[in-house]
Amino acid sequence: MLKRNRNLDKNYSPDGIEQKWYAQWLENNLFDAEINPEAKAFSIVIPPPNVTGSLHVGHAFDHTFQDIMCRAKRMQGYNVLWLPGTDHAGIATQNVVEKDLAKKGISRHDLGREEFVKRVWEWKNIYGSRIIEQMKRLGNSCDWKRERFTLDEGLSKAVRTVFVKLYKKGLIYKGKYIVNWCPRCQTAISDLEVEYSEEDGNFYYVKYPLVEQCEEKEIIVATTRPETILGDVAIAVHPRSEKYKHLIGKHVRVPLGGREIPIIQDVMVDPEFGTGCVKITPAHDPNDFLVGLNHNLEQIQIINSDGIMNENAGKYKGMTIIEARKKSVEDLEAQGSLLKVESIKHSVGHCQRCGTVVEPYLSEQWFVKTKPLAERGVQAVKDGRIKWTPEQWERTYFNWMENIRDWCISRQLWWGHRIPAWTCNDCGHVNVCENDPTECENCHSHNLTQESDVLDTWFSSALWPFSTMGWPENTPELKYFYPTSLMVTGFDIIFFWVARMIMMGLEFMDDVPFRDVYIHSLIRDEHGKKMSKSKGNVIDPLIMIDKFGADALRMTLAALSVQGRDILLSSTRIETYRFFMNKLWNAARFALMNLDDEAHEIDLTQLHLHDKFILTRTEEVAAKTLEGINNFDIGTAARGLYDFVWGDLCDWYLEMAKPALKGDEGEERRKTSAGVLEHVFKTTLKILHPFIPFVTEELWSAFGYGDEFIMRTSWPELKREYIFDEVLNSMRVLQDTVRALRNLRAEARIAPQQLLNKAVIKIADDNPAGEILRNSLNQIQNLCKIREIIIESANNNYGASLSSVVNDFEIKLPVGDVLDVEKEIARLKQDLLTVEKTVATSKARLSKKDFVDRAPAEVVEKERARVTEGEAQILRLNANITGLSI
RNA sequence: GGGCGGAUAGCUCAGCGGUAGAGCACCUGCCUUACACGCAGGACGCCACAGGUUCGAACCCUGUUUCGCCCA
Repeated sequence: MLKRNRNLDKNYSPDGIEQKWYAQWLENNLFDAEINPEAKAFSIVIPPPNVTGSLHVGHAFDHTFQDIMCRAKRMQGYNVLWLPGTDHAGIATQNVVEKDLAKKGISRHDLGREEFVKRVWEWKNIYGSRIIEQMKRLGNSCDWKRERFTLDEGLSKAVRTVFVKLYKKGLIYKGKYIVNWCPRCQTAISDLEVEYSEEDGNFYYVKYPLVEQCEEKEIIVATTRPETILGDVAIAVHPRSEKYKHLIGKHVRVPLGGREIPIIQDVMVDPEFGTGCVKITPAHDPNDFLVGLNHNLEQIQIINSDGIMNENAGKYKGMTIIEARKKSVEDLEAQGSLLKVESIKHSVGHCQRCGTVVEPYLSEQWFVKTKPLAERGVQAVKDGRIKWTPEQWERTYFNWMENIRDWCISRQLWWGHRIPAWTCNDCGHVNVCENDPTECENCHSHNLTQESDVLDTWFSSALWPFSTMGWPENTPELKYFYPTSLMVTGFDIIFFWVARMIMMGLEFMDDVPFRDVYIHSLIRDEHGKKMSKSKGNVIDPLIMIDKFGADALRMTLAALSVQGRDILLSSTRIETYRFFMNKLWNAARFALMNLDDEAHEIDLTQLHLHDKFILTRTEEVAAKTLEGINNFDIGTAARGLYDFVWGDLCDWYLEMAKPALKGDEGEERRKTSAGVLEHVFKTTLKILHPFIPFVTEELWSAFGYGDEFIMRTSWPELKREYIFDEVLNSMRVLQDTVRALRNLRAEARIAPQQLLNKAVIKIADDNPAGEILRNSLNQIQNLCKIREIIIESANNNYGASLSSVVNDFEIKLPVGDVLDVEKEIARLKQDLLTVEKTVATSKARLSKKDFVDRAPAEVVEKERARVTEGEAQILRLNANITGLSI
């Protein structure tokens, strides 16, 4: 006996239901990963969201995908670990807290490092859990007991271990290099954290007078940054430049300040660009920096870390870069050194976090030597140890990895993993060690100072797949769940994160961090614009969940997901899937009203066409859903489920099952129909569950299966005995007939609920379609609201009728006086035209020898059938037209 | 400059060698005993352009136009 809930609300409302089930899943520890070497493991580590952030729709998509995978794998018997957590996000978090303090007029320097870090932790403790709560609203089946944070103790230990090992191996080094500097954040940032945009700027053509006697008096240099002239140490020309090669070795005078600098040769100069020569300012330009190193040039720093000109800038000291630029242009012009100014578009780098123009800045920083690590990373993908989906991203990955540059990992921040390096104030030795040292390993002095910089956040997230599982300890988790099965993330962090995890995983675990990488696209607004707070086009997933329910949001995101294309989301689209939840709900409500408390067996001998149809389709869609999930194609899977439920199940099967369920076809049929209905729902709810976990759990319990959670059930096995050959074709005959009849009704403007007396299907006695239709008379009558359907080959007259040809038979709807003869003739003529056209096309095709000879036999046969059928239809249509015209 | 992806119904997108599909919007009827968050019917497409391959191309190839990303 099953306890059915037959009192479902008329409309589905997710309120309360979602919270209820989530609480129960947690209470029953259903998300907990079990380490059981007997069973197969499936693991995903979540891309840790920023601890200051709140859930945006991009997360919702990323998480929905992972949750679908995890739930489906659990149902397939895997021990699943979905490991959640958050990322400390150095710059972003520090910025947020600093902004908050600024409201009270406090700077972090007022507080001092220790106090400031304490405040950030407080902030983290308040807001860090917010996003976790939001993830729960989405339905994420994460193992919350294993939640990690990049700055927690274990992960910090992993960071130190990795740093020390890489340092000892010579893969981490410290040096004075030019880096990308954000004058606002007051820290170095990596190449990846700079975003370039094309902006209007000026090309200033400046005269540099030659010191030596030459043919020409001066050399013209074009620059976008005249203020850096003060830091010029050379002019470089291409060694083979016809225009300049005679000047190599000569000197010019810097137009501001008047220093003498040499003219040097370097192949890096593009003789076609600008005036064909460039000024070299090693302290303020990354290319010039390299040229400077090659030529052993002085590095004159004229701009400070805060973007203010320093004492080397002479009278410009104290000005901002913009002020200095303006003033230097004025001065150049005044002294006649400025030849001309040209407007150009050039790309300007901005800080990813705050948008400030990034300055190339010469400073002491720590770097990871990435080449050796990247080589293994490339190999792992080439070997197939890691598979990318969609595959095209492999190329992007290779391209970056093969041209990788060293990674600047030091950040001049307070929030993060402090670099484990202590400089001895006595002997200058740098001690790099896992535990805080008490004395210098070189001179045993106790006078040590720890490096003040912290590490790039991505340094710790690169370790995420193994640091979260307890590394450097050799834990059972690592043994069982590493390498993880799948990484799901957006293409925007392939370089930042995915590539770096691969490098670190291979280096420290000697194995890849994940076997599959699924790269999904970005979610944009309905007009294809990137969502941003400033544009005001952000779709807040929590508001959507409140409005439509988490299931609707999840189903929308799943169904819209297509590989390799951005997803355009709008709230009306979510509404569509909200309606779907209601449809499913009501279909279930209907089923429950028609099911007994006991489950009935399906008697295979009692099945009608529509029963076989829905059983077959159920098997098909279950297989298709599984295939979609296994191929990471949740879009096809979700759309297939939608069409199945709404179309096959609700529009056709439920309507056709009504007579039997009411008992009109006898008790045996009623029981078998109930059995079919129950089986179909049981299977459908299961295969829908990974996508829409809440409503399926609720309905599962309403059907009375609540002894076991649906999320604990196993994925339906393929039932071959429920797959019937030819049933879809037979069903199509029936559907075509029903549609044609309904169409005639509509043509005659007969109200939908009005019961018609009879319809006639004129069909040859040997036509197998006749048998199909005869067997479903009840259903056709019911679907078309017609009291009697006559199926015959005879040419009986039933009075004025609407008519229509379907495939190779004909239907007639006697309507008597209602018939508008003129209109009906016009309609039939229209049909005639259409048929004649297709017949003509097919005939033309068949008249070509090449087609008949070379196309597959079945295609040719199909074409012939089309002609035969079409011609028969033409005859009938003509006959009917003539009949009406009399 | 190099690479990638897109261009299909008014809108957003599926389809990716055998007679063009969905949702939304639109039009016509309907509160038919699961659902008006619904039902039934309808209209709407030289599948960006030009060549080529093929018996056959929205689909494969080449080029063009155009939009969007990434890298330098």
